[in-house]
Formats: sequence, C-alpha cells, structure tokens
Amino acid sequence: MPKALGRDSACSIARSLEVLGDSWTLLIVREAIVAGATRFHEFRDALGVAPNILAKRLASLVDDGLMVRRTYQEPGERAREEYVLTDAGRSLSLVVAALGEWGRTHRPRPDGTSPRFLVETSDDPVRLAFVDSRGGQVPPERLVARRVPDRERATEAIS
Amino acid sequence: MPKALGRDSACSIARSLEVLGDSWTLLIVREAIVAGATRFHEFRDALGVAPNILAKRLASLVDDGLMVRRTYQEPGERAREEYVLTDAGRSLSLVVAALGEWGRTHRPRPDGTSPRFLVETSDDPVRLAFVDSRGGQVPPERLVARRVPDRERATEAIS
DNA sequence: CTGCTAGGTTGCACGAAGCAACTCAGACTC
DNA sequence: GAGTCTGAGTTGCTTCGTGCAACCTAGCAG
Repeated sequence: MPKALGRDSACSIARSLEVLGDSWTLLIVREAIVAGATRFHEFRDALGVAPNILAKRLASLVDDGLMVRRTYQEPGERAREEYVLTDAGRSLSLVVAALGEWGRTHRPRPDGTSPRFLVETSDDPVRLAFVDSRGGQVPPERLVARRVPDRERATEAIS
Repeated sequence: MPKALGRDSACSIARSLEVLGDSWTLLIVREAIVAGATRFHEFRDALGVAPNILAKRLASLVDDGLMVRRTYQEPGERAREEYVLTDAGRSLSLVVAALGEWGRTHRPRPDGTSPRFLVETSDDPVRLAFVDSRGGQVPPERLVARRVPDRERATEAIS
C-alpha cells in the first residue's frame, strides 16, 4: 500500500487501490464472487493464505464495507462466522472480470482456469467491453483516456 | 505479493495479480494510459513515489513485457530514457476503467477525479459493461460466475 | 473427558517500502 | 574550463507488513 497517495486521494483509482491494493484482498473477493466462498476455512484452503493474514484482510474488507460478518448456526452445529459480500463487494465483478480477461489473454497457460461470467438464465457467456452512450461496443484502440472531475458527470446529465 | 499462489498459478486472476499486485504498478500504468506519461520524472512527480521504488517497478514492468524502455534524444538535448506501454500494457485499460468506475461509485469524493475513456473521433464517453454473445448489455445482477478451464473456450468455438 | 473442527491469536524472522542523501553524465552558462 | 542544472537513477538505513509455525478457545461427538 503506497503511503503517498494513500487514504483519500482525489483519484478514484487510487481510492480503489487503497482498498484493493493488497493482492490477497482481490483474491479473497474473487473467491467469494466466483466460488461463492463465505467461510474462513474455505478462503484459507482455496488460497493457501496464512490465517493471520486472512483474518486481517477479512477484517479490512468488513471495515471497508465490502463484506459483512455474520454469525449463523446450522441445526446440530455450533454458531459459526461467515463473510458475505455487500453490494459494493459484489460490484467488483467488473474488476475481477477485467483481471481475468487480461490474464487469460496476456499470461496464457495451457492448464489455466479463469472465472467466466454467464447469464444466469441461459448460461450464455459474457465478455467485458467498452460501450458508448448508444450501447454500441467500441474497441479499446479507438479510445483516448482523460482525467475528468467526477462532478462533470452530474453536470453533463443536467445540461 | 502473495507467495503461495505466486508465480504461475493456474488461475488467470492470480497470474494477473502476480504482475499487478503491487499497487504502485497499477498507478504507474494508469498514469501511462491516462496522462500519457513516459518519463521517469513524470511518474515520480505525478505519483510522489520514491525514486528507488519507481526504478524497481519500471524495471519489473519492462521485464514483464508491459512496457519497453527506449533511449531517445531530442535535438540539443542529451539522450534520455522513456518507458512506453506495449500492447499488453495498453490493454490494461479495461482493468483501469473498471477500477475507476468502482472507485467513483463506491468511494465517491466531491473533489474526486477519474479517468474517463472517450471515443477518439467523437469525444463520446464510454462505460464498461458486460455484453453477451449477441452484443447485448447484461447487468451484473443477472450473472453467475464460474471457474472454467481456459481451453474450453477453444472447444466452444469449434463445437 | 478426550478428541475434533472452525475460527481465529501470538511470536518471531525476513524482505520490501519509504525516506533522504548521494551519484553520474551531458548540455548550457559565463 | 569551472560551475551548475536537470534527468535518471543508486545506496544506506529504518520501519512496517508478510509468511510461517505454533498455540488457543468454544462447542459437539463419542
């Protein structure tokens, strides 16, 4: 976690990375989104992460509002803890999908696996794409990037 | 950088994070994509990163094939180094855009700025979206995630 | 009352991050 | 031709987070 840009940079990417900068965090989120993991041991077994690190990361995710910690109890079992994604956490699926597509394309492995996102009702696989205001897809080569104040979007919508 | 999943995990996201896991790396890429930065001092001044860290990150980016280091010389100047994104580096725009949208939505700031991607010819702003095989947009709530072997995509295309 | 399992906590060792200071080489100034 | 400015780093030191292993605790099973 870089200290200089740190906690409340004006840049939205820096603010995202403040929460997600640690790579375990994104892997935990990936596991929750893709595999539906909710329990401590599911994350630990799937990722091979040390328990102290996992505890700290899960606590950060709860602090940052990406997950909620809930106590639940199955019949005949004792009370357990589970970690469930919030809306903010679930909406990281765009980031997870982008990372997955990039890794699959630019770091290919013959035996690789990737999270794929499918339409719930039809199992139709989906991709990530840039779309313009009329809903048409635009290839990345035809784009330019520019840093813009966030408020301009509201102004745009009004004017 | 997590050691356990580390260098050549079967998961494409873990492989992406192996390269991008350090948050400085993504901020450097962001700066190159959004601001078009190429020179050492441009990155240092924009990000406030310590020069030893920056030198190490840039070297990693070159090693990993996301950037190339080139010597150039402007007339009347001595030879300088510049760092230019490769295709692999430029295609991180999807990841950068996803992080920017997430930060803008879930970590809003009144004085925030975000990188926006615009269509080169028309200045029309674009968004990131999931699209199905027919090019229609699908909201994230209607998706399920599943881990799938990468090869199945090739098989899909054939069958 | 012993073991088993889920969900952690504690205690070190080591490597990376952060900061400041220094280097080096070419061009420009006087 | 001595000083100086500027870009592009390197070196040294300190501190903080990561990784590993070991330990702890609550409940249920036998």
